[in-house]
Amino acid sequence: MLQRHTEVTTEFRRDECNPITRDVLTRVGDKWTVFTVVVLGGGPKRFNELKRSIDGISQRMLTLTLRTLERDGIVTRSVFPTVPPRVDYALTPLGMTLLRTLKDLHDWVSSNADEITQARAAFDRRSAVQQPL
Amino acid sequence: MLQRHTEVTTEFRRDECNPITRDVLTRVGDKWTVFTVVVLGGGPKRFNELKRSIDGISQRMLTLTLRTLERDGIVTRSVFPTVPPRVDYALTPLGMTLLRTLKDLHDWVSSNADEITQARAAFDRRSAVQQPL
DNA sequence: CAGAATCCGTCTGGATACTG
DNA sequence: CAGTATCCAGACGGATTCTG
Repeated sequence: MLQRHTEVTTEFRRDECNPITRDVLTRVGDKWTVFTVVVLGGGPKRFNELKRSIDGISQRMLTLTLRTLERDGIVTRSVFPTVPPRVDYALTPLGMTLLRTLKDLHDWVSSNADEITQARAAFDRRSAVQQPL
Repeated sequence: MLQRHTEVTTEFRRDECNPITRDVLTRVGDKWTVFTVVVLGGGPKRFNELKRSIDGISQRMLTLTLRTLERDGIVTRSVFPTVPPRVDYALTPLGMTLLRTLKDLHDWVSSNADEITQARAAFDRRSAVQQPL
């Protein structure tokens, strides 16, 4: 039957979707951020190593993503004054804790991508019947 | 079976950041998606209930977010032909599994928003010293 | 190698007005 | 109540070129 457990249930607290939370969530949930952090979860990497590991990312986006992550205290940037220059990126302790969460998210997506693709096809089929041109 | 064993050494498998995964991740990690799914984790909600619960979301974005989630098989949309109309949104079983992950992400952000804010301030201070106009 | 800088089309998303 | 439709500024992000 209709279980109408009146909305006395845990009401979502408004102060948990404040501007700061929203902003951080926007960056942290970003697709390139997820890939970057997950890849860095395998250990420190150099710039071009990361670029090769993250399929489809442009140099510009990798730079911007890394810069933002560094600013947010999630990755460190270590420059070795050699020739040619070498720059290592690694997760901070804070980044390590984020890794766990993002790895879960990434795994969920990987595991359910097919089901979602099928759901989309089914939805589009239903819509197509409703609106024949 | 077409198992490509090239570059087995790489910890991160390339086919795990394929276009589909990337696409799903882009949507699922979206800030409004996270808030919407987390709020729906508290039970079915009506359109305006959701709108009131998600601070700062516009009607347009709520509509688009819900439509996408419905298409992806993550939420259901139940229309009650009453006057005035009533539409309930709820998580599907697939949505329930996503909820766990997104709740973690949301909680991580809530817990670490302050630390990140401070990291940003520190980073900006360091940068400011380097570039005095 | 690791980027910075620039150009520029695409997409995002808020505001507003209208509807069944 | 629960949307749809339209407008439009600004952010996103790829491609390309240049540098220490």
